[in-house]
Amino acid sequence: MSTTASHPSQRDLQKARTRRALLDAGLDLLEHQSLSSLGLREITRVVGVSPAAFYRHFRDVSDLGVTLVEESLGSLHPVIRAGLTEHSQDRDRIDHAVEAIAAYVRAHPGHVRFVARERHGGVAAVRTAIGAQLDRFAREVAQVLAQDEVSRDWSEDDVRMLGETYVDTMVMTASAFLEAAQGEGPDEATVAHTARRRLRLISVGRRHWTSEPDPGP
Amino acid sequence: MSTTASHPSQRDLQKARTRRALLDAGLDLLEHQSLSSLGLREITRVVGVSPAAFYRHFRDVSDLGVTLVEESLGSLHPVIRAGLTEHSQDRDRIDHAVEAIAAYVRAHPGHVRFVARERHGGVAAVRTAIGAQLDRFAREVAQVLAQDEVSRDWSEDDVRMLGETYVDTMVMTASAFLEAAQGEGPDEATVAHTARRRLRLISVGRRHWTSEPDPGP
DNA sequence: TGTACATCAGTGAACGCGCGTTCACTGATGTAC
DNA sequence: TGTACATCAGTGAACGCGCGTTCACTGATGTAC
Repeated sequence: MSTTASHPSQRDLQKARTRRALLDAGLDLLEHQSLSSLGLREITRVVGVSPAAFYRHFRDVSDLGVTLVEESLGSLHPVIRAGLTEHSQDRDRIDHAVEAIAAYVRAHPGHVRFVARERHGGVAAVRTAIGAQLDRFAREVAQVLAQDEVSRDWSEDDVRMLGETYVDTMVMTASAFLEAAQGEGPDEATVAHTARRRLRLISVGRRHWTSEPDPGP
Repeated sequence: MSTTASHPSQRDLQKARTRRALLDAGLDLLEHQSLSSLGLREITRVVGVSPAAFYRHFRDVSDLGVTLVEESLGSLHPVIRAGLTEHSQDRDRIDHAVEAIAAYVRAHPGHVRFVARERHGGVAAVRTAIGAQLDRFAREVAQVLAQDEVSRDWSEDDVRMLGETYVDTMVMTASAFLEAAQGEGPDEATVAHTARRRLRLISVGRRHWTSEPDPGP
């Protein structure tokens, strides 16, 4: 039996366990450094396997990085869609979104740090993977928002811009929550307060939007 | 004669030239990697001096990084203040700001990439230095905006939030211009168009702002 | 202007160290009959 | 159920290499008289 089958053998289970350990160790080690300086031997040392074992699971460290991107952001799509469609009032949506972000950061601080750090980081493959995921988020958010009454006669371009603005705000909010958690900036309550007001600013802008004044790209 | 005096000697000039070369080489090498993986020997190799010479100028690579932060952002304060006070119409301000950002990215792409990359990067001293500079920007912007009629009865907190929102938007815009310049995302005209609409969204929100609905931090 | 001495940016060799990658291997697990 | 063979995750040793840091040094530049 091979490659993550439906009835995994002992061997498959053990392999998956080691792979998991490599990913976890990598994420832990990334707390204080960037992916482009993370060493393969550092990772295997933490896990307790030989350096050569690494190659049974990943081609190199950047390959492990791309896997971490999928893991960090891949599972978030349904959460976001659900969160947005569940409420229709701006106020409820904002409160829910900010609380959902705070909860996600509490549950997966390593993943959040990883994404914030490597979004503009030095490893091209990882940067690209993160960019692609965030683009998907932006389009999904835009699609939901386009159905609201408020944006009945918005141009496609403007809706896309709005989706990107929300996604960027969410990423920055997540990053601010993370800093709060490690005592680096304002505390969690302040971050939440600021995030709510930021989102409200955007939704007020949205309600009073008129599409004329810019002469196009 | 010592330390950057008013009548620099030959020696002072030569030392300054080498220092400059180290900074430039560092910035160049950071195009494809993060500061936490940038090697001292890489830098001296590019400049053409011995590795030991590095220590005549910086304690270590992270020290050079902190210098690059000051260099990248330190000189920007007067530019921002001037840009904001020069125009009073939202439309003019936005057009001017977006053009100023585009020009800055064209003139100093390396510095922009450095700041975007290391803002959440793996070197704490550099992250902190960037955070401090961006905070200063946010406060300066807030101070100017507080004087507008529109924000006559805004709370101090809300004005601060607004300043931060503008600064974050500017940084993201700069980063998007950079990606455009290296053919990685939408082209420059599209980035400019989106940035203007984003800024307009915020200023529309601002004009229609009312300060009740959030129960505080 | 000339001379004797001080300064100090940059040298070059040496150090111990950990890196990524390769390779033939081992031995537990899985498969076929 | 028992046996013979295949698979393959993980080993451990070896490789060549570049790293950061130290040190006593050199020789051009600067200073004092």
